[in-house]
Amino acid sequence: MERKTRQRDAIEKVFLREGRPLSTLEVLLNAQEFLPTLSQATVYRALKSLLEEKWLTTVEVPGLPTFYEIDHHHHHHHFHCETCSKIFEVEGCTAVDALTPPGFTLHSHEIILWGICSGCQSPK
Amino acid sequence: MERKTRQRDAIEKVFLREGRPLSTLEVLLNAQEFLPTLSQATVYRALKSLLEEKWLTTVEVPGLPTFYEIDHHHHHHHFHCETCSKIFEVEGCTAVDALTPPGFTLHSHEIILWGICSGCQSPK
DNA sequence: TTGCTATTGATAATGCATTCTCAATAGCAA
DNA sequence: TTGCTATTGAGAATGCATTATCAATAGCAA
Repeated sequence: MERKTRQRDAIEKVFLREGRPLSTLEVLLNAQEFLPTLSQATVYRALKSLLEEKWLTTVEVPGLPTFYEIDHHHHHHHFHCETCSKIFEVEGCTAVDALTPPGFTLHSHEIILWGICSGCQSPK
Repeated sequence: MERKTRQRDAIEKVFLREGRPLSTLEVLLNAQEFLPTLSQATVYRALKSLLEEKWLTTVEVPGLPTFYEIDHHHHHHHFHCETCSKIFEVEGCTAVDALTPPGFTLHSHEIILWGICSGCQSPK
């Protein structure tokens, strides 16, 4: 990324506006509100350089393609809504060290929650 | 699965012998010890019917293809060795309910640990 | 044993996320 | 403004896990 382009601006703006992890398709569709001609290839290229700059990090969720989120250096986990398929960050953590089997060395962990997000709750 | 074949016998034997979640490739390579001509297509077909019979369940780990394990109806989580790439079951669980954001409904969860398994520890 | 047909092995085909290609476009330094 | 060249858009190509195809094989009932 050596030149400032409207495409990359639009993509960064989408992450700042949405404030949650996004898939490549979500990035494309959201950014096309600003720039209707934006192509998927450009999204991939922008995501790649934003990862190299460490402005973004990846979020891997089982069974879904890679998601991307702003790298805010804060330990957290993820919630996957089964209705709208959006990924949300969740605060906090639990004592996972205790789960490590004897003789194993723990480097990192991920906790993924599945359920229904607040926006998708059926009205009572 | 209406007929008992040597192929499916070999595949079931591999799961019973290994006692951990296996990838389709691991199933193939292990079962070929019993039946060298076994093909990958047959592995997929057998896994599919063993899933339908609920003798197996799937294990989804981010960044890896689907793994399969014997369905023993016991809540547990998984450890992925960064050296040998094997998946292991880990016993126990932690209080993940507390992580659920207000207004969200929790249905299920997964905890995935990454690190080095006991077999891959470097010798001291 | 025989005969029917489910199953297999080999390979082509599919579906998908992602990357590559290349001519056209558009930052930006001069 | 002009000119150089990084970037883009569109679509083809790739890599992969998985599924489909189909002739050959092998369970198993009679």
